[in-house]
Amino acid sequence: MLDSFKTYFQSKTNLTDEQFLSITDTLQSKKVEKGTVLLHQGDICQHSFFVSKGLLRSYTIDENGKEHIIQFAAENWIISDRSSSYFNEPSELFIDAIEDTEIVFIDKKFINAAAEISISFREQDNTALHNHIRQLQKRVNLLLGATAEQRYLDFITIYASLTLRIPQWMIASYLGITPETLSRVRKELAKRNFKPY
Amino acid sequence: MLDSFKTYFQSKTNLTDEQFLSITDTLQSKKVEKGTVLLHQGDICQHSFFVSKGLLRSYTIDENGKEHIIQFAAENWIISDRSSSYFNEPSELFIDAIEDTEIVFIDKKFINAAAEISISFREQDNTALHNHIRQLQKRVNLLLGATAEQRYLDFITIYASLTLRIPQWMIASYLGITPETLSRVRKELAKRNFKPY
DNA sequence: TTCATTTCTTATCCTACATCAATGCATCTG
DNA sequence: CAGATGCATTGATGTAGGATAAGAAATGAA
Repeated sequence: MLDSFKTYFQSKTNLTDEQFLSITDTLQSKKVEKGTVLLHQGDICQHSFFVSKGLLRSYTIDENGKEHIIQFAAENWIISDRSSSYFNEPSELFIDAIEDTEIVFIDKKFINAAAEISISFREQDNTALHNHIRQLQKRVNLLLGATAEQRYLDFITIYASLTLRIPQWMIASYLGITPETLSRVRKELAKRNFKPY
Repeated sequence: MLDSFKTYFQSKTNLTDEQFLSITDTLQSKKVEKGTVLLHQGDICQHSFFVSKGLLRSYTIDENGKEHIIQFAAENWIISDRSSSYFNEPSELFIDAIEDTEIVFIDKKFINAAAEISISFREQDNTALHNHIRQLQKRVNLLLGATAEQRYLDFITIYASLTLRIPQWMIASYLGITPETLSRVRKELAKRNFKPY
């Protein structure tokens, strides 16, 4: 599973094998069971998690005990709480495993070392930040204006490959609606003969 | 008004006067009237706008012709569409002036030049990106879970100094509610003897 | 000033979505 | 395999906030 991270990483940053090897000493990989919590609200986020196999999610829990899913991360995605990590402050987020998953733990030492030896890593990281902003802004925009149905349709086109793996109540949580409403939306779409797959 | 940008910029990046001077050739400042549109949806965003005096906003217009305000920027703030600018793609956003305002137009040449000569600029820019992400994520979270009233209360504490300058219907648009609802929320708060100022 | 335009409020009715509750299925687990 | 647990669906009912309309108040222009 470290291999798949290496492949991923080199595809993004053009580091040589030697360069990559020279900074991997703090990288750890681990298999975790479905349900394992990797980051708790209140903790300071010390790692980014690269998913080599499986599925993770990040979410908040509000004063009423309700979960709000912020993000999903399947194979070849990295998930973390960048704010907490960068500003060294307690995280708002939980991160846990939706499926049994194989993870590479990326710590700050690795990030810093990579940034030091590679321009392309820095560029890549910058691009990732911009992508993240773009994605969040689009989501804000949808939450401001779109109906439950529109948001769901947007979700299944963007995350087509994940829609079957993620339980519906989590999709509902991501969309900001209840599972019951999502069920009704889907029923309505089916009635209108909509075929997602 | 270039001066106020210089002050702002040096407070964030520790460039010397000479360094700053050496890259200012493409900077332009301009006064624009209330209502002036600085960026149109569909355009590629070529500048960031530094506000030395006045107030700008960015917003989208959806299929039904409804505005959704994404951001406000008053004195000593920079506003732009980073995604459009960075990825060189058509912007989703409009940016226009809520008040008569004095603006410094910052183009990519300036940014690139600054990044080239100053580590602290790069760091500062990176911090700004992380702040942006943190702010957007918080907003997503509020939109997913909080009531109109909670969102309004959050707004007036965070943007206390702006609440009196921004028309209520724009605040409503930022919060994702109608002006009528905001009016009712305010009435309710007043009844419960809530004192914002 | 005065007239016009924009913004804010209020009132009535309406709808999208939430809440609550019950049932049917899967799937785990001992 | 029987029971427990979790998830999706469905139905009945409630509600926050939207739509519409109209008047009041503020702002602005002439």
